Amino acid sequence: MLQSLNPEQRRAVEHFEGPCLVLAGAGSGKTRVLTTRVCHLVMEHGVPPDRILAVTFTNKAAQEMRERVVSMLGGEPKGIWMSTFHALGARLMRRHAPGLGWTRAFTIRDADQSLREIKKAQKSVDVDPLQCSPRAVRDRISDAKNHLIGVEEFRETYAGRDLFLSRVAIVYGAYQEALKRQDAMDFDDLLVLPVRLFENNPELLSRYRQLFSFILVDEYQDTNRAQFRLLELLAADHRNLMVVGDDDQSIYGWRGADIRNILDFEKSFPGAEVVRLEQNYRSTPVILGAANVVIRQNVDRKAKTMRTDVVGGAPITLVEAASEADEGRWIVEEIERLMLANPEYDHSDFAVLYRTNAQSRALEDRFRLRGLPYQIVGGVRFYERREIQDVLAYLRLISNPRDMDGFDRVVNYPRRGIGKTSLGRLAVFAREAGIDLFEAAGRGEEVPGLVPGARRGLKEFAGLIGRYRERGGLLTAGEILEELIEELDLESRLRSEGPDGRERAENVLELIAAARDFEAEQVMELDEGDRDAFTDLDLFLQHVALVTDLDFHDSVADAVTLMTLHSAKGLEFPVVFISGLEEGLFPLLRSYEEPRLLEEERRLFYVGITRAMERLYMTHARRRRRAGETMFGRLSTFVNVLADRVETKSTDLVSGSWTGYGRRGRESTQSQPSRAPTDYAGSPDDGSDFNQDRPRYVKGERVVHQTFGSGTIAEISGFGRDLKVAVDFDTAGRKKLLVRYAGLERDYL
DNA sequence: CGTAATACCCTTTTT
DNA sequence: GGGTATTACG
Repeated sequence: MLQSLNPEQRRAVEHFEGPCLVLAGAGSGKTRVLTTRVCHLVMEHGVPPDRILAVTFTNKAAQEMRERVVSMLGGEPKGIWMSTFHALGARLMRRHAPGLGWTRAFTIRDADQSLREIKKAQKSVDVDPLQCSPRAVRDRISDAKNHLIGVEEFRETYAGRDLFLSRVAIVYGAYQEALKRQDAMDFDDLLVLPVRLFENNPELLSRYRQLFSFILVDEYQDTNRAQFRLLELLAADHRNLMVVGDDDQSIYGWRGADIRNILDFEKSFPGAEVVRLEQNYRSTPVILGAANVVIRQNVDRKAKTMRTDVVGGAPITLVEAASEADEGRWIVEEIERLMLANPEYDHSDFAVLYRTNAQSRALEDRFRLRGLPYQIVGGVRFYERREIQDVLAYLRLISNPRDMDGFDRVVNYPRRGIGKTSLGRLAVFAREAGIDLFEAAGRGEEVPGLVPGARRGLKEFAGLIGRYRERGGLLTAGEILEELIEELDLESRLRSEGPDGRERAENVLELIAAARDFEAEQVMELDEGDRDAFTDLDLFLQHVALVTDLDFHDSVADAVTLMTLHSAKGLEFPVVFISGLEEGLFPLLRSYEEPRLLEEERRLFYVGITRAMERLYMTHARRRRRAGETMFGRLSTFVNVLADRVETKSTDLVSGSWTGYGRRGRESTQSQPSRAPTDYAGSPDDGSDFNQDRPRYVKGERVVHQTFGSGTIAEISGFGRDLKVAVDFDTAGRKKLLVRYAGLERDYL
């Protein structure tokens, strides 16, 4: 088992008790270390598998770990807890939710559903969605939860101090009550509630401390406050906690991940053994050298330098394209060229990475045009599609009668003649009778003022859901879905909606197939009594809520992978293209506001570079359409430090063939930044276009307004045409302005 | 109540 | 530019 490990890896694997921090650089074989250690604990130390808890961030990582452990042990380690943080939280709550005011069959809400709930909550407490964007409110609440700040604490902290945040506090309270009332939890609750559970229940906590005698955590650099606290609680006694991570790959700060968790691990767990894995088994020295040079620019990190024994390697190519279409075309043709020249390459050996999902469209067009097989990971997720959400809303409502989000979504889908007015009347009736909407719908004939059509529609709807609910425990999720879609005649309804509808119908069929394939054991090992607590449907819905598009990525499919840099973490490809390397796009405009953000962007770049095993390409487009506008960007400053390590090419077309091959990097890359946007052929200079590379306004900057006078920029939101700033004016207070109209000028005083 | 026109958001990344 | 949410009419 230990044979093929290097001395450091071996030290990590052989670590037995006490805290241990494994600083595992990119491509250093950390998954191998984790899985081997699990096996080592079981085989060499005789630790029962069910006393081991291994946590990851993605289902895919958990699955991969499980598979590797199974193959190493030659069988399924019975009872081992191996899952994502969220699935762990869900599993704990499936056992203990009643202690906190939910039932064991609670519903899990995704971010979209949360947003709708926030909107309703804002309406109920009269917070204007135009003044407080529901999205911003949701993100703020999510942030609070990830920092374990409850409603009370939030309110006390911000009441009377900050107008926006004190309003958020009000919404937060209403939102949380609404969730509880509906027996629903959002993603963050899956982390927060287990912490609350253990904090309030020392006896239960000590039982779990014994159960989880050994805890292993993957991607530790991405843990947030709540996750840290959960680990701290569970590991406090025995301290048998091994965390594996790489501070240089911390790219989820925006989601509350706290890089300090890994940087300060030795302080949190004194006496921790520290193992550094600096041997890279993935990339050529050319690629690794570039990665090292890039990440060295960051200040806030644990210094380390990755080494490799691999020799040689193709040079890194930097490509300048005229537009995003040009960029896509060049990438597609280069892939074809490489595949011709290197028969050992398969489509699955290539990945095209980008900063934002929106960039995938232009690339996709080019791939389709040339008939090059590809798979896009991320973007509009399967389970977020409208038709899928509609059908799932039915299932949620059948599973959980209190799920009002599902109710609202499908009460009039398909059309039952129930509009806003009827729903309003129903709500009034329900409130006065002290019953919920669903029950009120069943008593439609008693609701005053309803038109006969609506009355009939409501009865019909209530009857339909009621019938399935009665049989809920007897049917599988797949059976319910099939019958339901048949009964509602959904498939042909969708098909009659035209070409889009046909695709929707196909998606619905795919959902049925997924439900039929589903086995409850995928979600969790069912304990005694669970059979009565949950239906197959309940667990299918949990599965659907926690699965992501990333989990569908097929690394062996005969197709090029297109994905965001974030999604690419943890993967590797022989050939990698990092596209869209323009100032303002990567690094993203907003990150100029704070060095911390810029460093995170650079880590993201580092993650991208280190995905590549053999060949690495970086591309940028001089002109790119973003949100309906043409933006002009110059080469990303991230590439500057690589100037003498890359070969520069240009895609400029001269009589049908590419030119510019082999131009040496230095002078051409460095001359880029000085070029003015208007140099580019065909760029209209009417002021309607934006240079995306430089923030025109920066947080904290002083500006002057015609009527409001001088002030300081407090916030920046939107971009391009919709760029908005919030300015704290010295005399006029805070104003939110559309930059386009505001006529702000810099205040030089 | 349903459809069509319109307004408005968005583009950072995800469990 | 594209998609959704809101409003305007039939």
